[in-house]
Amino acid sequence: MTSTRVIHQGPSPEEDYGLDAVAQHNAAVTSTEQFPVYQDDAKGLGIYHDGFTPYQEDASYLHNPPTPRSNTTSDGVRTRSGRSTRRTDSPFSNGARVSKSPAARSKKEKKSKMDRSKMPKLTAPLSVLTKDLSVPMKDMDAWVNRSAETRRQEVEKRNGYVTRPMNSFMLYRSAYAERTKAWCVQNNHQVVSSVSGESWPMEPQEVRDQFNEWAKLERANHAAAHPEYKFSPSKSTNKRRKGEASDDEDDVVSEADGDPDGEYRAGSGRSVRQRRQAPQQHEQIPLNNTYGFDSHPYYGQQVSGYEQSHYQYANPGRPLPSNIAYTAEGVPYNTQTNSYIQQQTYQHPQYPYVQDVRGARIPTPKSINGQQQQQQQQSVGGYGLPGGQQMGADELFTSSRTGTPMQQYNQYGQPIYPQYTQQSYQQSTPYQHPAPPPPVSQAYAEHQAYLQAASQPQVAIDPGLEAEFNGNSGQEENHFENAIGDLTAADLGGLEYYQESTSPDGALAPAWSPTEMLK
DNA sequence: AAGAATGAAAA
DNA sequence: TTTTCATTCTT
Repeated sequence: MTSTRVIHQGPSPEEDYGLDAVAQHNAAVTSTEQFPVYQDDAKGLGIYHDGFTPYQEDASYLHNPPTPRSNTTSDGVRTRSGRSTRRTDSPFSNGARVSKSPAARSKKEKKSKMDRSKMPKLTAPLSVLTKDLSVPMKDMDAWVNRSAETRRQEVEKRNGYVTRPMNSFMLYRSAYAERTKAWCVQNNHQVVSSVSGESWPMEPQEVRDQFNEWAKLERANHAAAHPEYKFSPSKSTNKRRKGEASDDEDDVVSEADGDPDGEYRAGSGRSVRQRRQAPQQHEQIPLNNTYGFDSHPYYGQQVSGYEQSHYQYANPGRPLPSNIAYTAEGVPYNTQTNSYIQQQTYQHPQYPYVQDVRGARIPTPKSINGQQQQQQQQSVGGYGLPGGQQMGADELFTSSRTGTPMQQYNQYGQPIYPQYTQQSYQQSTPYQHPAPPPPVSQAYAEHQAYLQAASQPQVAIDPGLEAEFNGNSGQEENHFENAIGDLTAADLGGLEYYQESTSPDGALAPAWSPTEMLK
């Protein structure tokens, strides 16, 4: 059970990466095969599949021309855009996402008109790729805990229309939107969507669980704020959007079109849908997130104020490798001082958008470079541990899912909590020199190629960035090398050398103070 | 105004 | 099973 290789035997490659133009693009640009995909202990360094990994198919699809027609098979899940997604079921996932609607593709092959050559091929989820960007992440705790009052204000702003609560993915996308834009050089939000969509299934189950919890919170708080709300989509393909709630004459449809349920949404496509609810003033405090791990350690221990580590995202629930641990009750304490970190009751700040960076663009590459360049590789959590295959926690896997449990444990069941405790992080060898550096040049070249390709058609990039672009000292180099840095760190053999709280960037991205961002 | 994404909920 | 709609903002 030492080497967890492939297992994957289900979906033939053709259905995996159906019409992935990115693949072809990348194939044309450079051989992706040599790309240091960190997976499956490829280097014999004890790095096993950790949940981020792009998957075996990633390497194989190049050789196998797509046959877009074919449908999903045993375990192939493909997105609406035709991309394939991995099965992210971790045995730990309470998600209980039993069977994803099997007959996905039926009629309309939704052909995406997007030119995906402008899209980077993700080799890791955004939580990894962007972890070192100084672009702040949206404070989702604060967001989903917006007070009912705030929510009603939003409704008023929308002219009385109550929008749906965001689902987990929407939350995810919004959480990473700015970072995604920084990472990709594109500023197009469609790219953000695409990239997010590609990243989402790559995210470790813990991360997605986190966003699911947030989505649940969002729904609950939404319901609390708008008790009478009920989702009632319009039947007609009436694209009416945004602000307007009622009073639209030009509205089509309704009973005139022989609409069966005329009264369902009488007059306007969406006006009647939501009756305005009485402004009940019994302001209910939003549900506090008492979900196990979703509270953010950095509320308790402030790091730089807003820059949250990837680890906390990718590994919610696990003790921080550095010096933060949690009691059974979830109370964070410092393992080095043996003192409790200030209890994080985190009553939502008065204002929701703690880190909502709206107009923010990419921070000056200079500052990014200056700071991040120095940083040692702070390994990202989640990599498998050396010899970490003996998951003796079979009891934990009782959540029988149809399928082949054993294999899945091996390949995806990496986050073994027992193993992630103490032993691995703290007391493992402080710092051994990394093994020979990964083939950065190739990776770098590939990404450079991507960047070039991206900039070919039109340079819709911040002017200030373009200089860096040509001068190669931009952040694109940076974030990419950071991605490689993950690898390097992983190459240490599972050494989780994390300096979260000791990050030297006390003045990290000074221009990015949340307050300023809100302007 | 279209569109890029996933998921919840309704038809 | 299929459709709508949450978000966002460039094109």
